[in-house]
Amino acid sequence: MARTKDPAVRTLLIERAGQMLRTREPITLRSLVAGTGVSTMAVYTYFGGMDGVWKALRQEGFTRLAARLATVATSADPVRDLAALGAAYVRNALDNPDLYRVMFDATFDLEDSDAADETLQRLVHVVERAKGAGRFRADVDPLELATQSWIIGHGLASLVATGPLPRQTLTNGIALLTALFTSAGDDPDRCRRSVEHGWKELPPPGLSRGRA
Amino acid sequence: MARTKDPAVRTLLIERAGQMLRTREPITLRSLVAGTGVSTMAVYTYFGGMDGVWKALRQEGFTRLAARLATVATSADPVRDLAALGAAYVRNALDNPDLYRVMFDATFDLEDSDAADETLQRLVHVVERAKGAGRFRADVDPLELATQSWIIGHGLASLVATGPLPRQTLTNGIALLTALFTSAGDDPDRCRRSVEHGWKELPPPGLSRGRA
DNA sequence: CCCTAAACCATATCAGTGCTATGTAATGTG
DNA sequence: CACATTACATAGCACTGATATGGTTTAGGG
Repeated sequence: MARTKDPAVRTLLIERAGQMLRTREPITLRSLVAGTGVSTMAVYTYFGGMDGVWKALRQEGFTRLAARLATVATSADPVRDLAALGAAYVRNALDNPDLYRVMFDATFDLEDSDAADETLQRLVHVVERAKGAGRFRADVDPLELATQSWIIGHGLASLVATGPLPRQTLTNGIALLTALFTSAGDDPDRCRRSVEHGWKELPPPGLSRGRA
Repeated sequence: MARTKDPAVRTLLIERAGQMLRTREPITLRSLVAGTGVSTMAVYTYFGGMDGVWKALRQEGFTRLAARLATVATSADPVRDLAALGAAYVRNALDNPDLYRVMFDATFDLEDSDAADETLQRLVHVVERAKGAGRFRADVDPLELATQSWIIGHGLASLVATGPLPRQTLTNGIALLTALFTSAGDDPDRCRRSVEHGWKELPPPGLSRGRA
């Protein structure tokens, strides 16, 4: 009946937007389409406006986060896996600080909440596995403990990747997660070893990008 | 030598900006001065531009936070006081969610970092007091533990006040802080009681503003 | 095969944004 | 009192996101 939208244009634009975010160029309607050959109107047919671009960018952020979490292999030690997920979460925020910011910037709409819930479920599942392995007490609520892990991960990621804390502060993740998992019933020494093992997923301090 | 600035204009404008933030009106150069009788140029003589307005707004946020933390009385139980500070921190974010957002929104400049450091020092001091009272092990680094408390407080405040988590999630603060302080050497039962006592500073769930 | 209806999209234009240049009025100091 | 210096009002700048309009392209039914 009519022409069909070319989905490649959509991915082209959000990819370009992501790169502009990384290079800290201001993303405006005109600067976004400049050089791509597409017209400003395309932004409206594909995204309904700049708001739609930002929303798509937020979804891209959650997609990238999910992909990063997916790289965390499942091992025989669920507590290690939990720490590894936390490390992967923080690492994703460190690698895409601006994208991470827009993810939690605007007021959450349902779409974003769903994406966030999905990553949370990933944590819940591993907590359940740890419970099954007898590492946590029977009375721990998996959703609750997963949420608490998320709070730690987000606090850390937010204050370091887009906030005032220097990068070496990230090692606090070990102490925080160890304290949390120990309070959930895990043996302190064993817990610390598991968390330290899982936290190795984090990149070395390397060239520090935080402030002194 | 010349006309002198009226400092009242400055406070008038940032107060108005704060209110516009609360009512979620977009803060633009013209809408900010509309109705105040002052001209758009006043924004430039007093703030140097809209960036200056946002910077002043951020400082206002830290000022308000410091004022809130100052209302936390010092008791004989430093662990309680620590939890009370955490609760006050979260409560401030809940009462001024948009202000809290702008505080950590833009890239941190030195001024903001100083303001943030000041609130952190408040925590460090109480941790030292707890160490002196024998509640924490001698080998805990006060700055480290204070930072970890901040990470928890910020994660909680950020995810609840300006994020996807519902308000009742705030009770997780008790478990998180108890886990942390216990791992620092405090007696588990005593710690829980202290934290629960201090956390009472938080307002009751009341009319929930989070999502279900 | 073609021809019509629908969708895509280029152009021009709009109101609104932050900001600045220019001229004027006010004021504290010498 | 005179004047240098500052505050400020006006008008205008380049830019923003958004839309109205109509031309162009494409898909699918006759």
